[in-house]
Amino acid sequence: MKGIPQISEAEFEVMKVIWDFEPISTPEVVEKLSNKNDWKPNTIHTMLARLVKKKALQARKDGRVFVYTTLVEKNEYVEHKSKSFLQQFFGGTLNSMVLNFIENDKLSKEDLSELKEILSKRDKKGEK
Amino acid sequence: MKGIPQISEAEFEVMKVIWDFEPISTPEVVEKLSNKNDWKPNTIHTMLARLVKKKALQARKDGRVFVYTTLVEKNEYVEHKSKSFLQQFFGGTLNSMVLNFIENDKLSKEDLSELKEILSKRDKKGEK
DNA sequence: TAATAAATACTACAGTTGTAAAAGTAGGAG
DNA sequence: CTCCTACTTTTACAACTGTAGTATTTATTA
Repeated sequence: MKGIPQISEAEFEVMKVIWDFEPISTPEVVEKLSNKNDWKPNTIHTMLARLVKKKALQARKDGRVFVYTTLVEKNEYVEHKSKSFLQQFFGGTLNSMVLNFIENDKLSKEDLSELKEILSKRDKKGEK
Repeated sequence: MKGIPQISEAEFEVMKVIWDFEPISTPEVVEKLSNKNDWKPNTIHTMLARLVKKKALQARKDGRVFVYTTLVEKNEYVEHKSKSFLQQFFGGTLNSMVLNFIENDKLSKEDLSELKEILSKRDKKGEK
């Protein structure tokens, strides 16, 4: 029973700021988000409430304000979504995706050399 | 006005078989899908109808049966989804995703060498 | 203490999705 | 010509989403 909650796209935007700034209060979240996306404060409240209900966030009352912390690790969540994305669209492997991008010329020469560098850098790390 | 219709996850399963076998009739679609996923025929009908309404599919009556063809190219759709996935989770670039996988040790030694091979093979193709 | 401002809580509402049951129709078997 | 069967069409319905408005509570200020 893994238990990674399902987080919608808009909710994920909210999660991102909380991952970056937790612990963070409602007004702060609202401030950071109403600029970026142009959501009404109420919209943001709704999403915070839903994320708490889903147990993606924890809310603790601090004085008159709620303060949120995450209950799901960003890395874990990104990994989870990556896996299902690759499953759905590329038979499950990152390599197929890379291959597809290359075959469709979606990578510039610079991207390619950067990629090679990434790979060779990886090599240098001692292999267990 | 790009106009790639929004296709849900379940609908995408349907699309996949149609991409693979188009033109294909309702009963054939039902047959191929009720095995794999275990959906009731009606469920599949609903999704076909929705895909037609969304203009992801075209239906033509052939005798007593509908025959479907796609109105969206698989490649185009996959590309579209890949782009928004990368945007949402990796700042928009495939390289970040690859880097993330490497850093989190999500790639086996075999994956890595395969990846290098993919990249070097790409090199051989004449660059314009 | 009473009015105000700020924050929280409750309610709304339409569109999408997963999942199908029920009803209608037309062609083929008798 | 009639009934059955295979298809198609219509209808359902709850959960999740995006997007808030309205109402209530509480701390602050005059």
